Amino acid sequence: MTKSSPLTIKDIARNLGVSISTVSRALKDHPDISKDTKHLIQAYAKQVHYRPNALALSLRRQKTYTIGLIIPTIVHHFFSSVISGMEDLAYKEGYNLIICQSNENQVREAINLQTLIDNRVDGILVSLSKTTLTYDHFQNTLDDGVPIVFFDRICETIETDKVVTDDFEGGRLATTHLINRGCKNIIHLAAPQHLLIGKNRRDGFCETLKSHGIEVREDRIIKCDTSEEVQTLSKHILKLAPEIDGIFAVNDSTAIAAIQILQKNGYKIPGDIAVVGYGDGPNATIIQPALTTVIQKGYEMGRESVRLLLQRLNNPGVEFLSQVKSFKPVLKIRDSA
Amino acid sequence: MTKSSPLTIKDIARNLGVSISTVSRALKDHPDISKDTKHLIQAYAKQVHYRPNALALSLRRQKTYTIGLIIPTIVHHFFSSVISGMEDLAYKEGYNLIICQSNENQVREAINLQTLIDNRVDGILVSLSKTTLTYDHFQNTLDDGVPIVFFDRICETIETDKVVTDDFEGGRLATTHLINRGCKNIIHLAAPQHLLIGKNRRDGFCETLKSHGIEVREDRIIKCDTSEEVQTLSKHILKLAPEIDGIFAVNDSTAIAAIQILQKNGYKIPGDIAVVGYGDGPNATIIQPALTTVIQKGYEMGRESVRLLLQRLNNPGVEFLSQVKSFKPVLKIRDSA
DNA sequence: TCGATTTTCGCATAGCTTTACACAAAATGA
DNA sequence: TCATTTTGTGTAAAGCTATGCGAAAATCGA
Repeated sequence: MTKSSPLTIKDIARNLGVSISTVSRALKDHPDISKDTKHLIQAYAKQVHYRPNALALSLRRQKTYTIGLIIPTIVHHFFSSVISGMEDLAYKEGYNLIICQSNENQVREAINLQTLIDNRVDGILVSLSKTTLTYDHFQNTLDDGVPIVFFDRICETIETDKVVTDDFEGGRLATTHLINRGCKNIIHLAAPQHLLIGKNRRDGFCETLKSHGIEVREDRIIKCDTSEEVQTLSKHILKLAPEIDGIFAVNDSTAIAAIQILQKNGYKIPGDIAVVGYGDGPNATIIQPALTTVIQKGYEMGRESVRLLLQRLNNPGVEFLSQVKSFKPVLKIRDSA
Repeated sequence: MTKSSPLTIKDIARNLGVSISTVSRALKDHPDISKDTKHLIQAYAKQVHYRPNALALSLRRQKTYTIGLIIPTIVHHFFSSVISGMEDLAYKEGYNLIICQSNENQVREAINLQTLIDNRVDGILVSLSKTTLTYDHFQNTLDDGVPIVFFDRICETIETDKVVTDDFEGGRLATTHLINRGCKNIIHLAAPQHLLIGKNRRDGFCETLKSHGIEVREDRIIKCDTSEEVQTLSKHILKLAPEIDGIFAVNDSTAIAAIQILQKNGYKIPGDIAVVGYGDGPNATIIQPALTTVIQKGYEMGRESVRLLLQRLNNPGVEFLSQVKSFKPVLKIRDSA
């Protein structure tokens, strides 16, 4: 019921009959303060559970020990894992994380960015929303001296640190596996092509087909990267189904949705059609047959993103070259292909 | 390359040759300022992209427009959904959300709480970690006048707003369904009993057995609430398997893990053993047979939690009675039971 | 022309902390 | 005993914004 606003060094100073600065110094063990006063003040502060006001500290120090995160969505296992990796390292290094969801919406993303800047975060981690087509706002904040690290869905044209999976290689691994299995008519369920991850996975797919002497047919590359979209496009997919023997899906959930639709319509997986996903979330081992998929190390990517950011934050003034950390994907072979 | 620290009203004042307070008032359309000066200042501020410093604002106003969230983990679909619900409403009402994961660790939870308080969040949303056994820190912050809303994993002994699923009813629904299906030997894979959700679901289970004249056997209630724990306890579960015909699992992932272990050992689901889960995440429709489960409305619960909190934040000084908002669970019948 | 009113704006303070600088008292040295 | 150093503490400004109050300027009326 006290409902008292939290007490400040000012209160302590008044109650103890010393000056504010003496309290401040005593609490941080400054050598100027005599042992007696120090003990007195520290003991009292402890007794009344004094805690410094982080807002005032940040304002004073011009540093918040806070990192901003802009992420398309939280409800995906990959992104959740990324966040966990980020939070663990940030926490260990004394930083807090402010998480903003863009919900795949460019406008919201821009607002999130502004909010983070208004709150003077020390640095920003970004994975682009699907609808983001311009990048000026990011370039501007970078120019203003706020470090940004892009991860997973990165921006090619901006010069800064980036953390990615080698998605071209991932596409290659998946496609090679399908071809080695004997697939000759493979479709690719692709992400939007302005997303670099979409483009790279697709390029890995196409190049691998070519290098195996298989014709790349545009009608076998379908923009379809959510399970909802699989529902919408189910007729189209089923129309193609009779003439194909393999699917490379840009993520696990589309792969799984495709498997379910195909199975419901009498196709055997992998007998009739082999399916490879991307991501290796927990769903991959729940679907029957267990999903062959490309492993994407979300947790590690999150940690690495924070590591790169902290490297800059902890060495202010030092000029770093932009780094691109690329995680090598690994194909996890299960039963679906 | 400017790397200039963001500019302040002070800078504007200097550049325009007016006082700081004039700038401040002009920017917020205060009637004291003449039209001319107002236009001049507003135009200039716009031109140089002036944005007020949120830290200074918060310090001045003694209000941050920020809500703290302490959540056990983010990587679970239910919790991710809760967060989305919270964020959408908070965002709409002009509040920001700071998300902290306790990782099911009481110590971390307490630290998170302290961090949020240090940063002077206006209110706090909490779902308890599994290892939390004492609640003093929450009571203290409540006494200090910081509103708290508990959701899902609530604390019974603290008088404040709470948002829950009626878990007793959920347990009853699941168990009734199994009994109606003809199950007579049902085991319950339970959450820790100091968690109210664990206790309530179990009580719903036990009461329903009793009311149907079925003996409640302690050896058929197993503390097991993660898929990892199912692995660990698989021998034990398989030993019980021959004599049971139903399982009520405290959440979907344990239900699914149990199904997979049983199927691998030759049991037919639901033929030999019927299984009911809890939560209705996306996994529920991926497993074969599709999981019968209790629907838990994460998104709505998140929204409601924020709504209750905002009700207090937006009416400072007004005394509210503590509310407990209980969502009625619904049984989603699919194929596993 | 002068006093009264109104308009327009600045000073100072508050919100909380840190820290350079100044100052006083005590201790040391000659 | 006086000058000098050491020791301990306080004052004030800075970091950024908002605002009560007071002051200057402009307007108006007589």
